[in-house]
Amino acid sequence: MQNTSPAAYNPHEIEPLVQQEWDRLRAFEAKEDEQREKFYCLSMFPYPSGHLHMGHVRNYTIGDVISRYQRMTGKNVMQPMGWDAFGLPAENAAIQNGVPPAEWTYGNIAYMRTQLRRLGYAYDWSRELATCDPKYYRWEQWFFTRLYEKGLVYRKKAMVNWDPVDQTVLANEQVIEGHGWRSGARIERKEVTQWFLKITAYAEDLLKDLEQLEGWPDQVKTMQANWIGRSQGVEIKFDVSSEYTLNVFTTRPDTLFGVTYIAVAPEHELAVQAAEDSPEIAAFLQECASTRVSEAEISTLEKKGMDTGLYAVHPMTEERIPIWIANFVLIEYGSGAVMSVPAHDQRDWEFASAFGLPVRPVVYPDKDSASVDVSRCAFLEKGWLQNSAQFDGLSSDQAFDAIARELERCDKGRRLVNYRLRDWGISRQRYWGCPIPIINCSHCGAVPVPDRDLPVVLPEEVDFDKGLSPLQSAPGFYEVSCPKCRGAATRELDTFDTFFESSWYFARYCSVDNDSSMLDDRARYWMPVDQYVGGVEHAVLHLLYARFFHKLMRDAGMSASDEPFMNLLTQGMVLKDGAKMSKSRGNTVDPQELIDKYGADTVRLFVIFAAPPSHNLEWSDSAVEGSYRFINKLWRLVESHAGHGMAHRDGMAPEGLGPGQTELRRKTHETIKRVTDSMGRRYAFNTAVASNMELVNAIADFEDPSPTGRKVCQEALEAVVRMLAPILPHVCHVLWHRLGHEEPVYRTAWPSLDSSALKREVVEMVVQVNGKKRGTVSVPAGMDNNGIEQAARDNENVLRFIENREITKVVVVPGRIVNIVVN
RNA sequence: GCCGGGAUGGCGGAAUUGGUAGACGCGCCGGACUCAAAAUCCGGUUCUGGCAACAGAGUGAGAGUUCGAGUCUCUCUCCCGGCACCA
Repeated sequence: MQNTSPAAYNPHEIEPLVQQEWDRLRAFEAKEDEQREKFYCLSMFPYPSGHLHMGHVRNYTIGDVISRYQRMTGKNVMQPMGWDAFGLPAENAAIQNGVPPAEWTYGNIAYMRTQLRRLGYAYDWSRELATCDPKYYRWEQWFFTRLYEKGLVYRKKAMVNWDPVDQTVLANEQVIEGHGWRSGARIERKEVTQWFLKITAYAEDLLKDLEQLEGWPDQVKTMQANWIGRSQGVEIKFDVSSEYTLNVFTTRPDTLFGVTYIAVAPEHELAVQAAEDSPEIAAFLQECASTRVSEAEISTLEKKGMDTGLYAVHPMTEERIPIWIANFVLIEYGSGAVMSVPAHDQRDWEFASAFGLPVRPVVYPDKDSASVDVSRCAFLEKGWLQNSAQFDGLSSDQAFDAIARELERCDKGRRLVNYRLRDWGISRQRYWGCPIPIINCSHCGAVPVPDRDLPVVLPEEVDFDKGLSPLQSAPGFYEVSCPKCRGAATRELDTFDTFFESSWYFARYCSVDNDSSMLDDRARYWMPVDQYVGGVEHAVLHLLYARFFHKLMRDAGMSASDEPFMNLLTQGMVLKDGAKMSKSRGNTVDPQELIDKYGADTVRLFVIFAAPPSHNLEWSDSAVEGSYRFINKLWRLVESHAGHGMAHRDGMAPEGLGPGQTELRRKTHETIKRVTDSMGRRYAFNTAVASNMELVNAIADFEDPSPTGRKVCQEALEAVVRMLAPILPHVCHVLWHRLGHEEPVYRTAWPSLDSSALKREVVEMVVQVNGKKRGTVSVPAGMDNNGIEQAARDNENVLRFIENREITKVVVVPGRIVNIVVN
């Protein structure tokens, strides 16, 4: 792997030295400077699970390449790093190994920090933060109490997965085929009172501002828009009894006369009420309650239902409509009840077919259609109404308005904009999280912890042996007096969803050392983030919560911008054997072994070169060897050039160059042009590497010891070393000095393009006959279309295909192609 | 089930605005150097036929638009991500 000559590339020798040099120079500490254009580059911070995995390495290398590139273009760059330190795995480790979560977490952070440093990322470590640090979470507790005052926080009951044996709430991930992962007990859905943030109050804002995000991938914006799911419709009242009315939302009020039943969720109060008198219904509800609280689970269930025996009154026809319980209706969405129109909705149609409920068509494809076929599936399109009393003959769109107006007139409904988005449940029945700063008092109710008592510090010395959450057996923590009445009260024992911490960390990096406020003017300088880099799996949840939280901070006067992340790069996953690398699959590759073997630069080059950032990356051992080989080749090239003394490129006269010199110089500047575009605009870092490899190959083939030749070679090498410096910062740091420069390469300017070097006198063009390539012709640059066409027709091989044929058309695209169309 | 994405040689990928499909790298084959190996260097490498020039086929499947389609449109298959308590 290594040879022993003194000039050989040895990453283990140079990398620590270069890193010491950066530390000595405080190279990457960012200072606010109003005179300079700032660039805030952020990678999604890791959960400190123990070791870096290849996904981290890929994510952070991409972020670092962007940071270092932007620095070379002259921007004032800030790139911080921290730890998303609260979460479930720490509790699992505590249960399994008896190590307190805090100790486990801080130990992991210490190790992973050394791994990140070893990879040479240009982080400003003075801004490092960990979300489990009270200095961090005190501010989210403080902010939560502000939101509480503003009325953006409320409490309601919501479903959780309940393990009846372990007596704990389980995350969706901890439910394996309907059973608790530890106890194996059949899980139950259970209602628990929890805290919610009114993200729905910002639904319109979150949707509308997607338009501002020109630097986000369309796919992510589409997913967010669909997740928010704005729909216009009508909320309709179906009376069940004199004192009870069901409100159902529909986007198709034109199908109102086709309603043949109402479906409610198994948790709906009407279902629960019906179960009281019917053991069969009670058994059905129990069955429904043994599935996970996840939409994926519920929507893939076999459609099941049961008649409640209750009826609702149709608001127009006053017909009695049966009320059914359906296992696919979500209690969390809307009112947990839907009006069912089997003739015009496929899911309703399937349910009606399974349970023998009537199918009543009311929308027909044409104004005078005699019939519409709903015997095999529902008719989903809009059309013209029949069987709809006074609305017969109207189009679906006309009927939407007419029926909505009539419902509003007789107070049986109202037009409504509905969102699929649900309020954000932030309570977790967990220990290792940020305590929710609320005190529950029997007199005063829920009372926010006053500012003077913040932070509410999570006790870190705890006992995990007793099964319950350690907080429940820590009276010293939860026995408090009420801030209002001074009476005995208890602390809220739930902690925040960990998405809470990750929804504002990007802002806190700017003001990380401020002990007197959450954010300050420095956040106004750095925010918004110019480039955010992270896994595509966060396209909806994390990125939506962060956008929401940022708007909350904006509305609290802490931020000037509407959106937190100007540009977003969603990176693909690292796969092996076609599957995501994970412990459970046993297909992980430990990046540490690679770093130990090849050094940081090789690992960085591999993850950058193997695939474009947004694609999944298929792991390959041999490709790593290739990266190492390339660095060696570059090293040898610079060594052998510099070994013959310095050759400065300054003052070179492009006029006096020979053909080979002109060619290399053109290649150099073509590469600068392409790589600059790949790095700065396209984020196609893999092809930036490929272009540099081509130039390196051209330099290696260029053997010209003349003084002019050495100048051309020096220019080419300087360009390559600077263009690769963001990807290979250690080796390029050394090679840049070797090429005779004092200033460290990370501080030098990105190479600039000399357009005059790109000029060509002759261009090669492809000649097609009927769209098939039949030859190439070389023509002088700037030749007119007639000249090009003539040259194409004269081509020997082309002649074979156009002789004795009638030419019907000739397409000439100068500089590219000639297509001769013959009969 | 719903939402989003993907599919190109033996492999990872390239083709930027509809204009030479396979850049660059890996692997493999052959050669040079070497006692030998490693490293390095040179040549070849989509498939089929041909000594070659060249010809035919070819970007998951099927249709369509176009002088020209990997790229645009429609239908389908398979794979991946997300689905609100994994982070």
